[in-house]
Amino acid sequence: MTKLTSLKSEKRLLDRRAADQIRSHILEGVLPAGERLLETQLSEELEVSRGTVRSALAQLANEGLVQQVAFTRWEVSGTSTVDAWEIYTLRGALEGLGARLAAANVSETDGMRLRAIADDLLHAIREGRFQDATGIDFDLHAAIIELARHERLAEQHRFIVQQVRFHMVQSGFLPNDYEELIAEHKALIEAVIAGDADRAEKLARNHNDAEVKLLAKLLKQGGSAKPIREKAS
Amino acid sequence: MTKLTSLKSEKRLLDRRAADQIRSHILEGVLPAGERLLETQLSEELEVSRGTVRSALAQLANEGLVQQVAFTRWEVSGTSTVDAWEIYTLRGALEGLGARLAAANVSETDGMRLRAIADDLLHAIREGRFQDATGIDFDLHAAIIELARHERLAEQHRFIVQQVRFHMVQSGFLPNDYEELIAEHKALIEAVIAGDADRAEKLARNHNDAEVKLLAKLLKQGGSAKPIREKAS
DNA sequence: TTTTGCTTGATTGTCAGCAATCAGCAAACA
DNA sequence: TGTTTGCTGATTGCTGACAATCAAGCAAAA
Repeated sequence: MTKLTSLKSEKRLLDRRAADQIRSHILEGVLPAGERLLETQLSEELEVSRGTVRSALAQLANEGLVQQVAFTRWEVSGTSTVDAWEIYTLRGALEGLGARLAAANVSETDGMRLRAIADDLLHAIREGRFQDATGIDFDLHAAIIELARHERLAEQHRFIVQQVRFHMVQSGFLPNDYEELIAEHKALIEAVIAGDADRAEKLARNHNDAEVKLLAKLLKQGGSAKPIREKAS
Repeated sequence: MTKLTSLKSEKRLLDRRAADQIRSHILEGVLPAGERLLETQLSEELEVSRGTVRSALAQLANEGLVQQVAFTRWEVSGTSTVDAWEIYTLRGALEGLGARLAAANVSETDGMRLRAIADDLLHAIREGRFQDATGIDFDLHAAIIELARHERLAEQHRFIVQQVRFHMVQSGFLPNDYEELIAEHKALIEAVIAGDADRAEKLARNHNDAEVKLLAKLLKQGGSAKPIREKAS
């Protein structure tokens, strides 16, 4: 008899699965910013009741992907330049902490794992598979965070990375210097492996600085805080 | 005519208000860790339907105050030493970022406001009103975060501070050296007012270090990860 | 022409009831 | 006597229907 696996993962609550579906539609850009979401329509498409859809939307609102105008409407959130600046600065702080803790915990096998992922990333870029590269990039950062053995940090990180993806989809934001990206990753994981907490933290934080500075500059000159859609106050 | 204020704040949705009530009961220690929460009982006490209670509990679960065992029960979460370590390390990272940004934004009047709050704190401690002092302490940190003009950071900070309160209620955790507390605050706000971002960040992060070190030590020797209540995996 | 008040259709907020699931206990069995 | 199996009461998950609210359009008044 083959080993049995828990059914619990299958038996995810209906509202969670509804949220999963809507979330992936949003993150794939099928539902653009500002798109109105009707509870009845979603409930018909997903073949669940409105209450269940409602619960799903509430979750997505917590994740910042959707916003609610009470008694009136749900809509897909828009990410402005200000939002992007917030997302990247927060990411820097979280990954800084993560890298610091990871450097304190790292083992031999962990180090090999990190190098392997970095290698994957290198190949993806060299072969021009930039879509894959983006995913592997996120994986690498997630792997470092995992080493921190910090559940809350990991959760916040998943959350903020999701917002990064969200922003990238909406704005078409992409890295513009892949060689530098590779070099930065290399330096970061070597610092982690070497157990140099201070350096690892610093590198992790600097890793977002290019984007942050660009965004800060845009904010100063442009001033158009919410180009995509006005946020309800 | 006096300035009119939006009625929207009054017209909070029922589930939010239900969450508010349950939340304050938890944060005041009326509902201790591990306490079972029955949907029907809560719905009777709050005089709302079970669905509304359910929505409220889902919110509190997102905030980490409550946890759900699917198909079985809701219960008040317990905070272990590991949890406390996570909370304080995260707080350090967030307040570090906040202090750094605040130092870059601070104005004359902001500085006066900070000094006024610090003064309140000093008086509360000198007069032995330690309950008040704790509240003012939180206010001071929140005021610094507010200067960062960073909506997401502010939200995460509210969230983590709430967890700090939660842990303090459950464990009876209290500052043990109020003089040092005052000195640290003084140094921090002066660094912010001086616009010294590096120093402000460093001081904000060090501010939690005493607790973090104590907790790390407890973890190493004790090893009892979850003294209050086992977390569902 | 602009403002005000009303009506209406659509949408969200809330409720009460049915279905699915679980923990605990008692009977049956070895 | 210890273990398994089936039942039962209790509790959560989900649904459909009703109530509250809103925006939009139109007509009457200013």
